[in-house]
Amino acid sequence: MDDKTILSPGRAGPPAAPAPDLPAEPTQALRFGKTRTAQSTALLEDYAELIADLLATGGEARPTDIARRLGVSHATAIKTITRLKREGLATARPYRGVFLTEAGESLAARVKLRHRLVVDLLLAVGVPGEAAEQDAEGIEHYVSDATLTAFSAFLKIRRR
Amino acid sequence: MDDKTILSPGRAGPPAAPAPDLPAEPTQALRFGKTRTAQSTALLEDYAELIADLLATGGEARPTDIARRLGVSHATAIKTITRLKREGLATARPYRGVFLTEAGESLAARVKLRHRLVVDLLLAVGVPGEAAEQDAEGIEHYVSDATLTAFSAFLKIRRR
DNA sequence: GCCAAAGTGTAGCCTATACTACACTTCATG
DNA sequence: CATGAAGTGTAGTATAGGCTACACTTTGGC
Repeated sequence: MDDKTILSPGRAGPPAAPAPDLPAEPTQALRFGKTRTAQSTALLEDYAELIADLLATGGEARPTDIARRLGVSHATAIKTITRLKREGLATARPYRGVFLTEAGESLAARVKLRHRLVVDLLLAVGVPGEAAEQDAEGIEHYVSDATLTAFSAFLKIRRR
Repeated sequence: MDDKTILSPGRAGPPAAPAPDLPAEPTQALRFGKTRTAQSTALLEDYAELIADLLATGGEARPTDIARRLGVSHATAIKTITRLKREGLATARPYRGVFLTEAGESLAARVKLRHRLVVDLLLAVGVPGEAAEQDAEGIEHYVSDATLTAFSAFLKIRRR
């Protein structure tokens, strides 16, 4: 990955080399490219948010807890935690639990806010509660800043 | 993949084994699991939709065209087409272009409709055009039937 | 203070999604 | 009708994300 494109702050230019053979139809191609890129950050975002949550509630975030909450094996969780460390989002020492760096915490905060906003919007347009929560889990990773802003504005008007 | 969970019709039970160690917190775990499963079908859906589009407009869908539109190398496109065939969604013979099976066409139709609905909803809540198109590309793959229904209802009311 | 259970970490394997590099068809054009 | 360009297919490689199996560390209960 290596790009700082995780939720607005500190974003950089285009993430990867734009594939060798794409002269025509750049619009749709770019669109799909971005969508794919988003996928690689989605998991990291979920982990950061969950770790922040565990840290806030229980005081500690253990690999097994994370694995359980996410429905994956602990081995998978540990691997992703390793990636989190590599990306500078978390710290962890053997048998000592996981913690977030500054970057990790701010990512978690942004992700949490975004999640709320998405769920609230879904509810506002009439999506039933459980579906809203469920779908938001997937949707939130693909919502741009522009869309987020629009959601926020829509909710503000609605609320009056 | 092997599951028929691609957009409502003909869905089956739970897709994979539910991971060995997940006794507690099943709600959130299930949620994440579903989200992950959705990812593997997302690409197939995009391909089916695009192939249908190419077939409808140009009359033929060639791997290179598909690759260009999606912004990937032709090799990648061919590999995914192979998977499409394996899943019974497409047919293709060497140097002869790609075609959709019945299942493939109906998938494409459902995906197209869903895409429209998502874009329309985003526009309806005030998301600017380009962002709506861009974000819908990612969002659409995570929108459940319940949410789709709600979107549709919301738009109907709005429109009056 | 020992020891088993719980948690942690590592290794090895799998699939999906990409890529580049190379080889083979097709087909248009001279 | 030969030939080269465009398109197609295959092989090999990499990374992300998942799994199981096995080994090691911590820690709680006796």
